[in-house]
Amino acid sequence: MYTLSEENYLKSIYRLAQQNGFKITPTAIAEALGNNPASVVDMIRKLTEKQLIAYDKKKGVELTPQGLKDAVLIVRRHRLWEVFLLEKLGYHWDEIHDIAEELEHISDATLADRLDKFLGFPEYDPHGDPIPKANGKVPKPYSVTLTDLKTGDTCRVAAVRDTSSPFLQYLQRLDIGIGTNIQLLEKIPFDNSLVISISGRESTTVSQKFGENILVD
Amino acid sequence: MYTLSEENYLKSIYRLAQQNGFKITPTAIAEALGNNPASVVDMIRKLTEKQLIAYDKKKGVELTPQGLKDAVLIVRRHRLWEVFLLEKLGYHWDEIHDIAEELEHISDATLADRLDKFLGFPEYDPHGDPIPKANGKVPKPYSVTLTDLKTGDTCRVAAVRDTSSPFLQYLQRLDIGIGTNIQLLEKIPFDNSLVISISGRESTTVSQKFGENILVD
DNA sequence: TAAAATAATTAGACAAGACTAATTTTATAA
DNA sequence: TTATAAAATTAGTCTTGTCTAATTATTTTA
Repeated sequence: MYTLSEENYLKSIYRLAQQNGFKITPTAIAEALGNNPASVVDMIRKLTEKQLIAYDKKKGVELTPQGLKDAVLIVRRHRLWEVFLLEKLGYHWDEIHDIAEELEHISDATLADRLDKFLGFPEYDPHGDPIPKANGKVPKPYSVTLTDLKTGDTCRVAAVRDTSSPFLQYLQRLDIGIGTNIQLLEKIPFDNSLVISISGRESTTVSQKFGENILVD
Repeated sequence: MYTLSEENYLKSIYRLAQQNGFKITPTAIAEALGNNPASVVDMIRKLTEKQLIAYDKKKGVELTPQGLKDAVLIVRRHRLWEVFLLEKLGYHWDEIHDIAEELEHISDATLADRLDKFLGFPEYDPHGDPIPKANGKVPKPYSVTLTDLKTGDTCRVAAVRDTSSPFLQYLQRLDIGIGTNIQLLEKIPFDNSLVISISGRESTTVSQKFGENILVD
């Protein structure tokens, strides 16, 4: 299909497009990938030539229909492999992201669909992200975060935005997982810290950054 | 761990060492990998510096203890993934080699062992090749080929040496798989073609090259 | 709106891993 | 044992994808 780098750029652009509705700039992509903006400019040129993205200084980077299709497939593979690693191989949810990052690039035509079937057509990956369907349809991801709640609101953790090990380990320590109930007790005006109650237990304070990475139902 | 190329060289060298007891030359490696001998010389230098191989013009290329360990792990992963693809995802045996060729490079510390456990610690892969154990021990591979038999001998197909799609599809056409019984009826002196009976059925003639790729019990 | 800061881009370099062409070694055969 | 063929090696090139440093655009902000 494409090179490893090309695939990673497509996926990054897709993720950025999903997360915020904002303009996707070379700098934003560079940050997401941990690359230098100069390198990103090169790759933007390459992917534009291949008609996978369109770049307009005003609008920023956008995926073309083909680019979107390819990006969705990569994300589909990533999330299916995550389910496999957790459910079949017994990994913990803070260990699977990086491995899936490698597995997602295996490019056999029928592999994703076979894996999907083998896993029983899961709807969500272990982090609560929706798994794109074989036909390319992507179930709407959750979009409300803990920081969007009003004081007193109660919610269920539906997904996590950050899937990195440090964040997931922190969640584990707080005994928060997909499905955990959380009540927002208070917002601290000074730094937007959140005072919450996890599963009805005594209150805990978490940062704004933390809250933005918890998607709720 | 290592780069994709380095891993492929290690694996190739290991396979060559297993197959024939002969000297492993740059040219032989080049042929195995479909590369130019000049490129191989470069990589021999690199792997020698990394102490993964030793190269002596007289003895040819040899794996060092570390190189052997690494190569065996790659082969282990390859063969485990082949079992997974066939048994769990329902691929046919002529489709799995190339996919496993990609999967074998996924480098998580516990992945191979978890996969091994998940698959029930298989002894052989779908082509009859022995799967190296977690401790690095490699069961002795089959070494007698169809061409080694004497006229009249009967045997059981234990493994195939070539695992490429064209060869396996040919086998499928002849209705030969692991476990199939074959009797050698005649050797044609002119070109060493073999006249055989498959599962007791009417005779078929196959080439010497074919016979060399069938390992028997 | 002019100055300062930030972002985007260009130019040039580099490492990995491949190649071709030319050369040197080694092996084979007359 | 010399001539020929084959193998190994060197030198130099290319592509991919990265980088740094310098330059040009574009935003902010005073």
